[in-house]
Amino acid sequence: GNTSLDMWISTFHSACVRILRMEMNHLGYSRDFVIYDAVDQIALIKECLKETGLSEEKFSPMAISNKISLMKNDLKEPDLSPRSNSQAGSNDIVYDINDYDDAILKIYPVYQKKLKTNNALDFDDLLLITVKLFKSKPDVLACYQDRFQYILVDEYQDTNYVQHMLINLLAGKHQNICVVGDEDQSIYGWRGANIDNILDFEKTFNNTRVVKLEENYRSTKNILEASNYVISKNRQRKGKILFTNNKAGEKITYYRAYNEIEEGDFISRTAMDFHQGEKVNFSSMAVFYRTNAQSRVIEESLRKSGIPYQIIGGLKFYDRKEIKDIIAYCRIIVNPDDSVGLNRIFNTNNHGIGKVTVNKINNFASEKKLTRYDAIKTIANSESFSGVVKKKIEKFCGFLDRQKEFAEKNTVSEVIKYIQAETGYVEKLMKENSFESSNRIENLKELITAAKSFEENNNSAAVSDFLDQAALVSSIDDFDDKHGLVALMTLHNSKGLEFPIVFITGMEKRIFPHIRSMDREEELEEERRLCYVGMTRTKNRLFLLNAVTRKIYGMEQTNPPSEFLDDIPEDLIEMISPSQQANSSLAYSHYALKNKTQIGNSRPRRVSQWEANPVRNSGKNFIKLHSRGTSSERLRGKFPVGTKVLHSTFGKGIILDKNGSDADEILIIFFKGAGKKKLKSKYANLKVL
DNA sequence: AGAGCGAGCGTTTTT
DNA sequence: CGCTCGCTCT
Repeated sequence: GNTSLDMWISTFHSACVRILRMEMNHLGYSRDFVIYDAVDQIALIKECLKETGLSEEKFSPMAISNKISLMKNDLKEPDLSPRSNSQAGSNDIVYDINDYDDAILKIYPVYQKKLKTNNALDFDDLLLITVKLFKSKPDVLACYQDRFQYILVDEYQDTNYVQHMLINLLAGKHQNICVVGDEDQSIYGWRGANIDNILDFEKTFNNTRVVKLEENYRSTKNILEASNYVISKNRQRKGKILFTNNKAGEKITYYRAYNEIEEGDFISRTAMDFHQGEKVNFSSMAVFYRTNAQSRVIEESLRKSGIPYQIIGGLKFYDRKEIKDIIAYCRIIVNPDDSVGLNRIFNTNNHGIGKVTVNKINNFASEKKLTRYDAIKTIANSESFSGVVKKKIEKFCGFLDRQKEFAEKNTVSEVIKYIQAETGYVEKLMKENSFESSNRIENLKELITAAKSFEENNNSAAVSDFLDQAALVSSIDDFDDKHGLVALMTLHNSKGLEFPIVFITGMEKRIFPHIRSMDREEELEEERRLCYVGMTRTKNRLFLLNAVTRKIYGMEQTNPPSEFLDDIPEDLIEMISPSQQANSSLAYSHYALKNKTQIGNSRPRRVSQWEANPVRNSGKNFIKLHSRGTSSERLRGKFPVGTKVLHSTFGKGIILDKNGSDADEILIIFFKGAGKKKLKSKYANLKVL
């Protein structure tokens, strides 16, 4: 037969979903489970906190979620046994309400129980439960061991304990296993990846053979040598030195900008030079940054210069509000017990079911120990509820039933179309008639397109299959190197890719290495590996950038250059700085600032909330309003479609009609109620929507 | 039920 | 800085 078609090529997570969809019934679970993403997990943990009486203020749901995740990655299941330090003579577990570990012990079992009630698995469960399945059902395991007689794992240095276990189990019988990895590229320690998996591989399996791949075919000698110097500072490594037969190439360029805006402008300028001068395609260039928050300024600069770009990662398509709202309906079709999804539907407020009613439903559900779905079903058929509420819920139930019925006879894309029409979601957005809402409508159309192409490419039209891929889609899956776009991404996302020209931004202490990794040696080493990964993505030209000052969360920071720069020998790197270009001043030289110790923050003067600043800009008369809490959310729906968005240096700018105003054009950043009044009195004939 | 407003905080990185 | 949550007023 044709063996290549039977091969599975996928991430750990997708493979596990595929297995669980087939075998889940062996574990007393339903096969119709839904997958909870990070947002759903947080929502569920908030419920758990409420239920266990722990306060959200003391225990951040995010931190709880991370800790539970790490435990699951270590195959640690919720422990219900009393703690050893509990009071003698008492059977109650004594919890210290200030202690995170105690909080986890309390919440983890509740969380896990809720997942089960909701018939939902979180990302970590996908792996954990597959391992549990294999451990408890030897016959099922045997079946898969024979199914996969040869196993290859890439990026093995990034596997965690569960994944390691999974591989051990699967390869246990035939022992045909090949793993590829590089301990110097281990960058996922924070999510439980364990370098020992690869370092101990020879001990784990018998008759292993190690093949060292030490020749690099990608980078120039200079770049490779500089990278070797950086990584050689790490103590936790076996130590290897890559070589290349490529030419020496250009030196690495180090540019120290005045601030983050100027840093972005240097990228635009240089990218444009390459494009126009050497006819380099934009898709040959990539910009890496440590944190997603850094991308905005770079985007703005590229947009200003008319350079096309794409962001890899960041806010994913399926994480957008409008998409998640529609997906929630799909989830309920597949699995009505998904209370997080149901709550989401209630919160979109399309059914006249608001907070009060939701509370009633939730109380009723927990009282009678029913799932949310069963609760509303019961209420719809019960006499003990008042007319209005009951009618609303009846209507809502009928609505869900109709969808379910429709889904039985139609494809996913049809189902999604149906949901969009039936909920009136799109119509509601059309009524808003704003820039934001038309954007959302576009996204909803795109969702239908995505579903259609899923049907074509995957030979499946099942709603649940579409949901799986939506939950597990990787951020680099949409990477496209064909359309001449500069690629922007975090350093983490850059792994496994390569580009002729690379810009690494924010090479400053507290940014990269990140402030939260600076005082722990182990974490600092991971940052250095991240730097190594970024540098070695480069084929020909590497640009390392940083800024003397940078605005983070509205606060001006002054950071010294990253220590990783110090690790690069001077003859491999060439520094230029704006001042040097302009007048050869060394004021901003890396070497002059290297030992500067002052790295304090300075809070910017808070501009009065109502202060209107008329400014001159390109000869036109603008009015700029500064405000706290700027939010596109609040602008949404206030401005008619067609209103031109002039520029976005400050977020979303909207130009209003010129009529009735002294100003040629008006740029409104944001205003609040009182500010609006003041503004109106100050500029009497200003047209404010 | 729903809009409006103020308070508060951050994701460091992702399947 | 910009986003989100929750409280309050209509």
